[in-house]
Amino acid sequence: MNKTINKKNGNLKNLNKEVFYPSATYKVYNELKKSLLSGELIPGKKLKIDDLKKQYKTGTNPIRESLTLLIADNLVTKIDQKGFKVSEVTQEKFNEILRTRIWIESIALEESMKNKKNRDQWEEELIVLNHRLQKTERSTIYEPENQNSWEVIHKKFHLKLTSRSNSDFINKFCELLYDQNMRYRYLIIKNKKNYKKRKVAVEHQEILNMVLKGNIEKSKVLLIKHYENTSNFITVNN
Amino acid sequence: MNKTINKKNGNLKNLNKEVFYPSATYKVYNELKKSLLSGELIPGKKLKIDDLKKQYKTGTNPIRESLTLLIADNLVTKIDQKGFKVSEVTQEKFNEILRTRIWIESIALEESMKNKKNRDQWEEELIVLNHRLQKTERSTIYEPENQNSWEVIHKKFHLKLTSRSNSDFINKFCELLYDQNMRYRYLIIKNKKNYKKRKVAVEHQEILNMVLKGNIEKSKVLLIKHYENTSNFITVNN
DNA sequence: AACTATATTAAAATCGATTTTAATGCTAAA
DNA sequence: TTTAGCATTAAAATCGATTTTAATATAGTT
Repeated sequence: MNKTINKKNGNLKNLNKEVFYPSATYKVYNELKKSLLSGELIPGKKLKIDDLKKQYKTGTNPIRESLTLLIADNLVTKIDQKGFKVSEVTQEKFNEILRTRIWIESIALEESMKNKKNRDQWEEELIVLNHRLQKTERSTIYEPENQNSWEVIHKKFHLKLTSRSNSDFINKFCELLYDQNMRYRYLIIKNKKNYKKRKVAVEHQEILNMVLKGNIEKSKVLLIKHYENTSNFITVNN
Repeated sequence: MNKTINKKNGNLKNLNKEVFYPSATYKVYNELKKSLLSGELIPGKKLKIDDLKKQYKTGTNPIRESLTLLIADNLVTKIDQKGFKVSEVTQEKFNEILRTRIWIESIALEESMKNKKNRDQWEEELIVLNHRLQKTERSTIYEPENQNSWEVIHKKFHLKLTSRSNSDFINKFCELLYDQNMRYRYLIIKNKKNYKKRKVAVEHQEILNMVLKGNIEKSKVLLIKHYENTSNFITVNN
């Protein structure tokens, strides 16, 4: 009679329309993405549909759809008729990510600074994010659901810096590259080898100061140096 | 007994391993992509799974997977639990695409020209593509399967120009933006209004000449002008 | 032993039915 | 006449079984 009991979310949605219950696909996507970015899933690992179905207690479709979404994030690779696997990592790919970030974010930062609209608000938001970042302890575990974690604030700070180019394409690209870079960081942390946690707080402060001064060229130089320093600390062993 | 007869591709794959038969997903993806880029599918149109299943004579999964792939191409938009639709177009989006192309391709062209490796081969390939382009009639229909069509050669020429930055991320991004730009072109052609086919052959020749001379700054200026001219000819009416 | 062809197994891909959710239409009360 | 609540319909999302393909193992031949 009352089928409601069997419904996935206990039909709560109808009781309270404010609350949003995501699809199975969306949930699996987010969980898999977390595992991929945190380095929990080893590069090259085969992602078998049946295994994932059991693991996430769901059907073929949500699994395949999630994996398909993750291809666009460059976290999963697919070969037609041979299935999915965790994207490989190499030292050369890491260098490519860094180089590309430098090119793209240089433009994005410059355009953000040239953009007059709501400039004051932008500056204030940057100051607040930098402040939060300074007083937050850096963790070695990845917890994207915690909005107060260093990683989440750090990402927000960086994306905010480059957010005002008036190009959603650029914004998305910056996020993709941030995540790519982050994945390598966590993979290195996991491997323990060669990784010293850098003191980046000073660098963030210096970039912010120059942005507030409105000095485009120096801001770009400092941002680029910030990324170039990274490459000295991360080395992929393949 | 012999189930072979019922198999999708008549089991030809086993008779001749050289030939590759793509999955249903891959086929639907390509057909849908063509319809989207050619402007055949109207922006905003709801993409109902059941309709597409009938149209492409296939099941739920290949359809949903294709649509998911097209999200990454920015050709399809999805709202969780409300399904898929053809991505909307606006004048502002078109301007954004152009601006972004100018930023990205300026870097990509500069890096391509700075790159010493196999430079001669690159120049020769550009010359050949430009030659083919000059002697090919420009068509108003989109036929990506025809390797000798103006559109296919034109795309190859442009992507070749920017291909040597040593960043696959940049290369993919250039292709995405090219396709986005092209979609708007075909949508305007379809609407007939406001569209005059530009004479671009001279501009391509001029860009190529400057690239062959090795003048980075002037090459960039000419490429940028090439795109800025486009914006005078295309106006989206929404 | 190496190599080819065939059989077996494992996994990807697909299908169509079922379930869940959102959109629409209808009815009754204010 | 509007509006809230319920019923109906339509569509999205999911599931699990089936089919197809690729990978692996086995047997037979040179």
